[in-house]
Amino acid sequence: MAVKHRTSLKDLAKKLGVSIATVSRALRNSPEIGKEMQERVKALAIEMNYRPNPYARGLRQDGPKVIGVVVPNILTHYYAAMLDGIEQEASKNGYSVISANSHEDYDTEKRIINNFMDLHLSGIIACLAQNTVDYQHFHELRSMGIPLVFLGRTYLHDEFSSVKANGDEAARIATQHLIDTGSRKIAFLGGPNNLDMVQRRKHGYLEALRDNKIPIDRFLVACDVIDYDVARNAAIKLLQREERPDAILAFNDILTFAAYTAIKQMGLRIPEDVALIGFTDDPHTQYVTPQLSVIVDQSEKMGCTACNILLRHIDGEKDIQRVIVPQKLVIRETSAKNKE
Amino acid sequence: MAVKHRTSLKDLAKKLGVSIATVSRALRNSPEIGKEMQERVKALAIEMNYRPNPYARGLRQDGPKVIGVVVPNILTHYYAAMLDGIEQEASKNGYSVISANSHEDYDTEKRIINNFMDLHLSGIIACLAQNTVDYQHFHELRSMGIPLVFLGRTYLHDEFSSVKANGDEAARIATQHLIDTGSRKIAFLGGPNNLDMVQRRKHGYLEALRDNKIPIDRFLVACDVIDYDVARNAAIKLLQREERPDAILAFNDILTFAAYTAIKQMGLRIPEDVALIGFTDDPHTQYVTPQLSVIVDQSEKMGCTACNILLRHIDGEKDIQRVIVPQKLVIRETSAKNKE
DNA sequence: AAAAAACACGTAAACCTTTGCATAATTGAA
DNA sequence: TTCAATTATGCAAAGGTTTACGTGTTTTTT
Repeated sequence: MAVKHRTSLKDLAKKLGVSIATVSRALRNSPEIGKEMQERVKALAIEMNYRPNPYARGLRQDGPKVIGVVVPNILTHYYAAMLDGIEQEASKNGYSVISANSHEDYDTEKRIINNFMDLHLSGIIACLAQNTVDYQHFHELRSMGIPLVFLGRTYLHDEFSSVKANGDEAARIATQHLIDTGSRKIAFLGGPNNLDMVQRRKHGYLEALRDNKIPIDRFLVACDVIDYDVARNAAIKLLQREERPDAILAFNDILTFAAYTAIKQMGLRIPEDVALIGFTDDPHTQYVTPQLSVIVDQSEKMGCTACNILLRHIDGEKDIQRVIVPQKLVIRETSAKNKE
Repeated sequence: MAVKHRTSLKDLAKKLGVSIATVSRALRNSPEIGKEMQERVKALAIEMNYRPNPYARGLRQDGPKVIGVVVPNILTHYYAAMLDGIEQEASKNGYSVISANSHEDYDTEKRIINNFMDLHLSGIIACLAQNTVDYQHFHELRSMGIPLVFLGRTYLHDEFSSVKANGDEAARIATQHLIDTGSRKIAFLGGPNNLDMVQRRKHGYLEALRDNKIPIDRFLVACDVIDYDVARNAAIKLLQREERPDAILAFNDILTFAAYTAIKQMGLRIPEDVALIGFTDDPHTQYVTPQLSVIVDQSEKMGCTACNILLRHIDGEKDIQRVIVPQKLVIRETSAKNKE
């Protein structure tokens, strides 16, 4: 309440005894204004801490440059790094970032997108919540002419640009590596099937098994929700089976550490009893003993790239872009039973 | 460019053959408007996906409710959790959060605050960069009438509200615990001295030593910058000394894992050779073996609290508040040489 | 010295919404 | 039927900036 009056052009004009137009032009370095006048205006503007009212300006022309970002959580390194990448790229181009966390919840995500529309943001980068299966809110976005780029978890590939990882290939390579180093009964600790990423990684995993003529055991594909406790329990259940898996491929940061903890908790050795590879670029994977073998996403770079594409859309680019950012298998200590 | 025309009140009015005022009032449920007209207007508004222009509205009355947050990094759990807390509390009250990362750099921080001023945000929550020693930008904030709350790393206690942890007391207790369980040569792996938090924690550490009549060895106070590599090297150097410390107290997430890695890298046992306690609420501390003993901040709660105070300031509250959120010592496996 | 050009600044409209006041139409009361 | 009260809607100003256009003054050109 009681918003303090902020100094306006009118205030400056009155104090200087000139017109508002003159002040405006002087501040924008218009050549029509005399040099001496420019100096006087600018000096007073600094003295009175004048800042153009973004609302008034937004009315006439482009408003403040702000892009919105929705992520399903912010505590895992993957999203934090993406956000970091986005923010760096944005600020380099004079944009601010307004971020919101859907907490993996569709309704929240929808509310956030609606809020973004109300704010008339310049553009939006979205990483879907795991239970999002309806996309109406994104269509509305388009009808308002607000550009959108999907990041990581993507959808509606024909209508919006996207940046994601080549999940299937990396999963195939990781699984192959597990096989090459002595694992046979490899479990996949996944996430909800409606996520494009889950499907792709699972596909790569299955492909590698088939390539090696390893029969597929559907009980080895477990956990359909991204949640630490759920995943840990799923992993424990897997490891308690008669036919205990001798390796686990885990879908993301959260599931990787859940699996890691579960294995240790059961008193099993890594990788001798159970090998483990996770999809994650969390640096903590290096701090644990044994150090985790991982498939790393270049999440910060993905964020940069998504932001870049978005900025181009904001500038009028209509063509849809689909960028695949490569992942890399980093072999450390949890994957190889045999030294190759 | 080429910003698509968004539907305005005028568009709706023209289509309905009524005045703009009528449309405006109908949408705001003014009792002056006939029921039938209200229905028609609302129906069309939805059909044409009308969203009030926030800039136009912001001119007349309160603009969009947005608060800004600066943090020195976003990749450590501590800040991510704070941000999460802030965002939850803000959105609960109809505010959006615009976040920016100073990357522990004063100039960036200053630029961010300036940008926030340009955006005429409703309020700001700031967590200082480690090398910030000048506070001019915050004073300007006040001269514009934009409320500010310091979070975690605080300053200017007489002019702005703040939320932080009781660093000295927790440090004292942690140090005492190390002493009680058999450590004598306890090192403090700190951060830059200009940070209030560093001073307080160091003070608690020194106090505990004095209480126990343990002579203070100034070489045991090391590392004056918050950076993983720098800290790891500092820790290694400490551990290579003739008089090797038998315990380390680490200032935050980053330094804790740096110390942890350094100790392991030197082939020393934790806690038998070197005990370790860190200030951090990162859940990864539980996933490592041995599990880290830590002093946990309630960072999410701190974020909530800071946001709450800020909202009250935005609503006109003038009184300055200084909130201390308690920390807690969680004893796990890296601290006790002797079982107590 | 007169006409043309350059310069320095002012006027006013436009952007979109909200809202006090005015107006027109309808109803109820006398 | 007439006047007052009620209801439904329109008019226009305000909020801060930007900018096309206009005006008055000075300088340059011939």
